[in-house]
Amino acid sequence: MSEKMKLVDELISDIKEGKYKPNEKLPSENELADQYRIPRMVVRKAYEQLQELGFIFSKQGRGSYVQNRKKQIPLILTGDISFSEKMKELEYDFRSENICCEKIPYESDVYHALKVLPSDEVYNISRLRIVDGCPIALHTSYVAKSVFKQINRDGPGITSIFQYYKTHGYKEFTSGQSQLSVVFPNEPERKILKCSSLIPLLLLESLCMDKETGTVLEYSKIKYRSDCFTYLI
Amino acid sequence: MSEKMKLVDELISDIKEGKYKPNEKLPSENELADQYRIPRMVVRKAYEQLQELGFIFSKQGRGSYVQNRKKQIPLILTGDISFSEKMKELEYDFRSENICCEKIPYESDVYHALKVLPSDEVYNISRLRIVDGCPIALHTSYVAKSVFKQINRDGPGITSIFQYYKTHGYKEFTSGQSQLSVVFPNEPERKILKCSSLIPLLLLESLCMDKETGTVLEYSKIKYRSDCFTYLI
DNA sequence: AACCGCCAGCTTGGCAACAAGATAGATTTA
DNA sequence: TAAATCTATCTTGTTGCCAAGCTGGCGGTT
Repeated sequence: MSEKMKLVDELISDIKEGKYKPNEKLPSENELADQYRIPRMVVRKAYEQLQELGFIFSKQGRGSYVQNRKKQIPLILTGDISFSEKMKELEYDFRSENICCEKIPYESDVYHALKVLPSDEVYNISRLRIVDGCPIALHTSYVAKSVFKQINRDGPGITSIFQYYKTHGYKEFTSGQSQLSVVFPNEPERKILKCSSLIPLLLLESLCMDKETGTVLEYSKIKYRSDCFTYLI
Repeated sequence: MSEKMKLVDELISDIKEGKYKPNEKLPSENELADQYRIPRMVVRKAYEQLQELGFIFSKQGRGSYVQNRKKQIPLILTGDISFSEKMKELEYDFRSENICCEKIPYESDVYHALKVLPSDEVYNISRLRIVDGCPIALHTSYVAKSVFKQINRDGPGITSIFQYYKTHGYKEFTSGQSQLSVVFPNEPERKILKCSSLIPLLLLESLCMDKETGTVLEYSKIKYRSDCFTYLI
């Protein structure tokens, strides 16, 4: 196993150093196996892992090629300005897509974070953030019906949720302490974010409250593709 | 490939839900293969990935077992109090180990961040952070000899670098904007942090400056094991 | 009864042979 | 000549078999 990892390490640094350029063909599995005097299976496993890490792609009968990596977008992680505003400031070709609005079954963490009763209804409003045509973040907001009475009807049309809050008379927002962790995408997330299975996602969990009244407006989870951003805090 | 990922997803959620408890034996590769009507190789690959992700461990001739996961330590990511202080506040069994102090070859990023000339000497001082006996973070400070004349002699003894700065007359510190990203450990890092290859590390890069004079005291990279922390910002 | 050694049957680990897909060049055909 | 087809050879993908390691039970010996 260690043999494979050495190879993975080496190939990654080769790619990062530009020894192999994007879309360039890598040595065939057999070539590399002969060169390093290791079984082809080891090279094969290394290549498979590099695929899952998003560094290369392989085609049966053709070979393995360097995947061109996404550019890193600097992103400010403090939560009190909206995602769209952040992106517009940075002048990226940015758009948002509403991909889901549905009532969720009872979940104690979410209900507790929102400070609502189990009898309340909570809606999941998910938007996909797309920069230069690439989906780069999945933003899920949990909103209680007791706070926004018509959320079930309005939900599907929302792309900027801060706009929505403003039209409901909330002017200034504050987010409590946010929580950061690293997760891997599950099957639907991989599909939506168009990423391979070993791309770590940076998960930011936070609340959004009305500054004046302290009402909890939403509990949100944002999953950022870690290969697309560097985060500034 | 998708077949394997489905299985990985499912097994991970089974483990997280507690369907398989820590140190419990998982079904053998053949059992699972028969059960799901898939080739053993697929199960095998899934198990291999789960090993690298730190969820299970396998022993030849015995079977595969659930690894007991580390507990998540909440950690405040703002940089102006020292790591040791943070840990002591949280009352963890914490210690630091100085593992490296050596002059680094010229590297433009580091020298530029420190605002020193190429002719200057820069030292790498690395400490391993250990909580409850588990190494959980690798803290590397880059320090210029022009700022701390005796760093080459003092370096190996440093465990709390803030203490060191204070004894040199610096009282208050400020860190500029910090940069956050996600990386995977390379071979020596895996060894030092005792983690498997697919444990993402949260990399925090920042400067430490003297508040009074603005002198750049250090440029530091901290690599946190993402399976040991949740970060608060 | 207690101990030791052997063996059958399970486990994971590794590998070599084969399958399938792509391509380029030679060969055939219109 | 130009187009179509075949073929040798390269690529990655898959499979099935055997090796290596462990365990528990059986049987013989002390």
